[in-house]
Amino acid sequence: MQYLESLNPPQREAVETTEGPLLVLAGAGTGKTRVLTTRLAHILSLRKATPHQIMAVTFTNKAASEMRERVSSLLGGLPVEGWWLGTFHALCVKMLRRHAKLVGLESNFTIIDTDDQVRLIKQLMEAENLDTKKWNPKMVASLISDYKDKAKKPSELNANDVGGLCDGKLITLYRQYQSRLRVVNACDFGDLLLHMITIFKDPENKQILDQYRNQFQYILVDEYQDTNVAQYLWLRLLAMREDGRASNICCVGDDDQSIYGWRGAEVGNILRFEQDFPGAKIIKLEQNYRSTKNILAAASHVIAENESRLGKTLWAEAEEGEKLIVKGLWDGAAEARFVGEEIESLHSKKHSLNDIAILVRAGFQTREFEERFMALSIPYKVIGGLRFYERAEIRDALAYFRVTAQPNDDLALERIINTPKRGLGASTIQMLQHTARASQISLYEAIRTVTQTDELRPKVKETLIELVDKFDFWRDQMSKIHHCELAKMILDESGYVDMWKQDKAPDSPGRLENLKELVSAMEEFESFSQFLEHVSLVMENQQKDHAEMVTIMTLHGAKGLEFPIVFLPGWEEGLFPSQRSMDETGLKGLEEERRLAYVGITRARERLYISHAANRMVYGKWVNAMPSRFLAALPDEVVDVQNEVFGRSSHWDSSGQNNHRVSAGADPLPNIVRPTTNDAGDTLAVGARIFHDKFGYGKILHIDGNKIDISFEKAGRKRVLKNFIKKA
DNA sequence: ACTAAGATAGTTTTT
DNA sequence: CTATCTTAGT
Repeated sequence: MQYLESLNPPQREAVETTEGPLLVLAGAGTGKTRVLTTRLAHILSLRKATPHQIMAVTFTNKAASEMRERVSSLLGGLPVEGWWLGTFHALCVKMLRRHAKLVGLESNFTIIDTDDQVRLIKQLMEAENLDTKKWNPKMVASLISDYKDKAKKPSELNANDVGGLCDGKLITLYRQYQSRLRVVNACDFGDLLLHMITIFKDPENKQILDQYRNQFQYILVDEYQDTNVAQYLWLRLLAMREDGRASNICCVGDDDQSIYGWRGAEVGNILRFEQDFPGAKIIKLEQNYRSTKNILAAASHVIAENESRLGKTLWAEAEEGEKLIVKGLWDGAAEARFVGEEIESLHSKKHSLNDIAILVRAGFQTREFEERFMALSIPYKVIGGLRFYERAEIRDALAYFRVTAQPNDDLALERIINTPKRGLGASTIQMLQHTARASQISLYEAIRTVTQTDELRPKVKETLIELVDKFDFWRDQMSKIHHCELAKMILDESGYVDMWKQDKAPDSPGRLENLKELVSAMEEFESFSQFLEHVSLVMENQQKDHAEMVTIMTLHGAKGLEFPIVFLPGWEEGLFPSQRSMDETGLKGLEEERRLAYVGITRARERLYISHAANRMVYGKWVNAMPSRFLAALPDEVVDVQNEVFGRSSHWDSSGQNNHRVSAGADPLPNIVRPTTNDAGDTLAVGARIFHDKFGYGKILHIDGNKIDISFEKAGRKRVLKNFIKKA
């Protein structure tokens, strides 16, 4: 049991407390994953349970596979087989395939994604004559998902819950959506949990719930702070015994890192743990093994401003380390330039680019850095963005596969019914959908029915018969030929590959490549349906690259990761904390933003740069921004403030204590920013976009009497007289 | 039925 | 600003 030796006392206690409910509050960098995996290995090596009797729930597939590897390596490299390890959704699918009949589904049901969801809802709204401009189908879809996250079925909602949404038809829509899903034998992500909860709650199915309760002797849940109500209820159903005692459930999480409230996560779940699971023990992991003292101090001071937290105090034996660099810059471009230069200098000092990460609040912020890095030839990778399975050609191909495997999959059929173009237009499709809805049958069945009549033009009828015949043929081949061969056959015979071959767009060769990659990815799976299941649950692309690169990603994407050097750009009011978060959920939103800041800071091991720009282009308009309030929380003694912005903002000044934080080199006096007016009457201010007859468009950098310094888009930096320019 | 020009809206994201 | 959707025209 040498694996216990390397743990600190609370870590060891968390591993050895195997019986009864346990909450492990693990601060950032305190060895959370290590405790989880060691605990699992411990239970297995003491033979307290067989793998089959263990359930381990993670939030991502990536976390699940990491856990699989780490546990087996702790046990001497032997793979652990037969345990229930996976995401909430993956575990629910496994269960639901067994009991699908109980909620009116066939066990080969399809799992639809957000895109399909929205399209289906839009159709239903149009059928109800709802104005899809007034009520955005996307919004309606997310409302329904929210109800599902809260484990609320249509029957459990009343008019008070939905108000006047969708002209009071929201509950009706939700109900129709569910019944339509049943007809097409499909589930959305929320349903996976909700259906299982429905099954578990029904006294008729008591023996099913009992069977699982008996089976899972040990339950482990990672990232508990990110669970939503439905996930919580599902867990509780499995983890509570009939006599009201909790079984051996161990939840690991950090309330300070709860950053998914906007998609239904309830911090309350972790805050309420002791009440929910009577007799629960709570162990706090507070020793940080990741960051320097300075970085930790910064993180602690930021998060300390939050009201609702359980309260942990991180400490470290590490060195103080370098001070954090807080840099104020003129605009987003200057910020990108600064980061680029700093990275070049770090790289020349033998820091690997792999050690460097840029963590942004929102996806669009990556662009400025990408442009700059391309200009400087700094290799970089953007994590996130559109994923492999989200590309149009991949989704189309998958839609073909889905209809082959499960003809009632309307959403998939609609997607490709006229791709490639077959002359099946909106009117034909509408007629088919109408028939399908009216007779409560799937689109595929509707096509079969309608093509037996003369309601359609002969040409259209012919095309439809040909199409369904092809699908029938492919379905027949499923049991006869290898699934990769079948995939190639489908893509070929459907004309889909030809469609891209004939497309002259510059990206079509790449799309054909992607299709090839898709087919080769199928090799790893045993069957067509197994592959489809994998794809619907695992949307991430697992391509590994060996080259040295800087990582650019969102703060959300960075949770659970660490880097020696971290850049946190865009710390400005409105951007971070995000205005929208604060507008939508007020203090709750602000606190979540602050946790996000905490997550960002604690990703850094050795060096941390935080930057903010005074001016930023937002949706094509220049806006000036104040430094983020989170900066004011950083203790003076751990930061080195370098402000390149001449006029310091009122917020920065108003925080009083920060007034002395201007680096020695800055000389703000000669650079007072004062707008001027030209003879044409245009107000000319620094940062304004202007036009010059000879040099074209540009931006005002500096005003010096009637002479103005301008950065022209084409001509570069020039000094011109104010009367030669006008406002753009 | 298809294409091209206008309108519109626009975090964070996994499953 | 730009990606996406809608509408009008052929």
